[in-house]
Amino acid sequence: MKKELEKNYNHQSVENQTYEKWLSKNYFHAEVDKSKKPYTIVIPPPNITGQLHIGHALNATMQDILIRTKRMQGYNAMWLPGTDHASISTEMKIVQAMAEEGVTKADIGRDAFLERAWAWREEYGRIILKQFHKLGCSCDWERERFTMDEGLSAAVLEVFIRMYKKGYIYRGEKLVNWCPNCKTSISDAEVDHLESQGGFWYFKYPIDGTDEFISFATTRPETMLADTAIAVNPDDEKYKKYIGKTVTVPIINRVIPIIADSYVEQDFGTGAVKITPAHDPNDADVGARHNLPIINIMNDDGSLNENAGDYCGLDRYDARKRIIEEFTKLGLFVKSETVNNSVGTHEKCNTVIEPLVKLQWFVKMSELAGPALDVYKDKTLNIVPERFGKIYTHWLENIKDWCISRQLWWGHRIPAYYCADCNHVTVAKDKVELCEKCQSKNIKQDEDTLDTWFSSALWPFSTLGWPDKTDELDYFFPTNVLVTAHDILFFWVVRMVFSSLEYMDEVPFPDVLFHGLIRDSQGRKMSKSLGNGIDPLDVIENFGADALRLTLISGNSPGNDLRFYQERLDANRNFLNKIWNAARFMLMNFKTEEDEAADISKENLTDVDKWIISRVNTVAKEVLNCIDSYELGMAVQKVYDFIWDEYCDWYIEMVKPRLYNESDSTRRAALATLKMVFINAMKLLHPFMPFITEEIFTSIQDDEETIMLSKWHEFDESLNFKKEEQNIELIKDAVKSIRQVRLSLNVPPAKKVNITVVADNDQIAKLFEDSKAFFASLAGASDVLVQQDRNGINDDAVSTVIKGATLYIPFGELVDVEKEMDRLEKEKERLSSEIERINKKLLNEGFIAKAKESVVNGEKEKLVGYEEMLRKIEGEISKLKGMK
RNA sequence: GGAGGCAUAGCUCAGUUGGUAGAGUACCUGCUUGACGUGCAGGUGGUCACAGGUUCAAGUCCUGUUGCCUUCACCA
Repeated sequence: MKKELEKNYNHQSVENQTYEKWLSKNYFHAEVDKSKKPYTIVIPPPNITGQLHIGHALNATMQDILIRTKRMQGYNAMWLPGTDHASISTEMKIVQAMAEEGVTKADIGRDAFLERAWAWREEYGRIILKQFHKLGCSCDWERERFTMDEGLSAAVLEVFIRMYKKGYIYRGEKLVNWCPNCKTSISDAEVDHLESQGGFWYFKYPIDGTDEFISFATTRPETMLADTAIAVNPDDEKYKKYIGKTVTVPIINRVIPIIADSYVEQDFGTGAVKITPAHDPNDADVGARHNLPIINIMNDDGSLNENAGDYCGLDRYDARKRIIEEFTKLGLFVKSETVNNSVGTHEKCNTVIEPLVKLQWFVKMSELAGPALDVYKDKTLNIVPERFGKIYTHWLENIKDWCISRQLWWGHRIPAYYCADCNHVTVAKDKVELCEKCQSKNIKQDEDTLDTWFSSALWPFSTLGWPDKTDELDYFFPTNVLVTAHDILFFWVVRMVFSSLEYMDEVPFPDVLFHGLIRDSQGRKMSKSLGNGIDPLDVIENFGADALRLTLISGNSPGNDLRFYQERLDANRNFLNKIWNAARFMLMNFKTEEDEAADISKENLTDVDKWIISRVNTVAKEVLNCIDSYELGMAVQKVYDFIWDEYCDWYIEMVKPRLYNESDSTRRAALATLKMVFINAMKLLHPFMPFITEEIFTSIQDDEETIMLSKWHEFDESLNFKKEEQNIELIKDAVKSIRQVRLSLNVPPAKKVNITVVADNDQIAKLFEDSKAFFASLAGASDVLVQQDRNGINDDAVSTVIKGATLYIPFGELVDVEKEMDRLEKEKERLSSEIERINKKLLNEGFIAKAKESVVNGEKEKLVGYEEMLRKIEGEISKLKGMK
């Protein structure tokens, strides 16, 4: 034993010092070592946009639990950390910061902007990684990566070029989601559809060559300027006669056809639809079917362009107002309604998205999606909890091509070069000076960068050196599990899977573990606007990382959201206090060198010792099973209950009389057991609460310098003492039942009583004989007499019946006979109803015939026990009656 | 409209091959018992949302209903 522990556990100093020690000893680092089995996790790289939130803390804690467990089990565990450049989010932050200085991107130019971005990355990248230190994460910091590292950028180029050559990446004019605020295209997955109330305006166009009108409704009147058709359903009787005729769009006097397309629903709106192929995805499809012209009326900032005639230069919403006014003047406005509709909104800046046709780069998804679906179907990819698998398959089955070009500067620049002379596009890794077709030097690189998820899709292998064939890649890939929040299933998880299948020919991880969101005490999402966010660093400061980790993990099952509130932190902090004091208690009792040399293999163990040894052995197995099936909440619950309930409240109390008696021949057996079990309990707890367990472990163990590299307790059949477990459970029942009796008779705790145990047989008599000392102290007895008959017991003794014995307390005249009768009658009633229930079951032929044998036998055994107890209670009652 | 989740003790939640419901917290009663009052002992409290079904047996499986939530798609 190295040192005494302070009276109170000081998490601040312990946590900081311990983490420094782990770092300086390089415990987290894993080298390629073919003699050991690897266990690899790559971290979901947090964005460098700011600080970590409590959700990151949950995510990291789960990974750390897995990594630490496997490391202790002897795997070569490697957790690769890193950060993501988060192109659009980071660029927005920098632009904001610049705006405060009154500078814009255009003012300073691309190179200067990138310089600022790298400086930002340096600053915030550091802060974020430091926060992982605070949490206790055992990441291999030597392997830290960043999505715009040289190596990872090379991987991005490699993939782009390979995909381009294969025809999986193409450039095309397609309708994209355009953010007029960020002035970039964004992918479908980045669009939030927010419900809101909006106008629904009805207008009419005059039908050429008639004096009739055709009316329609729209939520975006300004797009009328880009209309190139009116569509009706081919089966719609009221419009059939108009199909083939034309109408003239007022204001711009464009003549457009009335076409028939089954896309139009007859009973929605007026049954006629304006078709605007340049600004609506459905209309674009209709337009393609009917070869309609595409007229783009919008500028990048959401204002209207020269195609909008008189409205050129107006913002989209101003134009909308003016157009409604104009139509009203012309008598072509019909009516307006208010409707609920969902509006496509950019999730990063909440600006309303404008769909518009742009020349962009896309990844063709049809060929990539198939293999990603197959690996889920054939269970090569296992998703936990299973229900997210449905979301995964549904998305892949309905996937559209992925728009990957972004009109941003911060990110991987698209390696495409355009020839001004022959228009040829050269795609190449290295900077291109000559057009590969016409050798012209009049060539320019694409200004755009790639979607940030393009690089993170490669993360599990690009971080290990791909496209080079490194030893690391060969050894650590594929990783073992991906742990992430379920909101990035589409953005990231799916894309990693198909990228890895394409380039590594295997899944990047066999398991995906999704966790839920952390909510506040009222179940609300944490958000900046509500101000209900919780800063993990504050919690660590006040309660310690261990208490935070425990709070994040306990009482939660995979994939479910979790409420986070003060009371839970308090409860878990109390647990820290509990184990700290258990450790102190233990250390206090080791007094001599001989004490410290005590070892369970050399000592003469009692039933109590074997009981707790057997229990920790079993719990170790159960905990591992839970962890391996990702039931982390259940795993930690088992350790918590074992330590608090079985080890502290029972074992320590049982063993005290032996510890305090220097001449007790089994004192050292108790010490050895106390230590062995506690050390193993600390090991089981270590993945969840790394700091306090390290501090305690190193205080107890002289020959090991850290718990994190100590050997995990694997289940050992030779420590499985089932008989002793049963024995001690029986004694515990006896103690509990005496305590109940004492309390019901208002016997003060300090008052010691004599207890006589009447055992059913020799075995039980011996058990009580052997357990006398601690049974007496737990039951508050001054003396315990064990016998197998009723000799010397007065009829007025208070009795309590357990399975296998009757316990008597000779209170004499102190006891109120009536009250005692009531107590026994109640007990009798309870037993009778139990017996009745079991009898009913056993008389049921179906039960006997169909239930498992073990279940039937269990019930039979219970019945015998209960009947025996009932007989005894009836005997006690009749004696009391005789006294009356 | 499609898909999914949740509904269990006052509150927050566990409960993985179906076999008589658990924890934390709150509340009540005792207790400074030589680790811990951030503690110990004992206790109150649940027809497991509702209605059916399968089964010898259902909180657990199936169907439907209601309420809350999430997500995808659409919304001229």
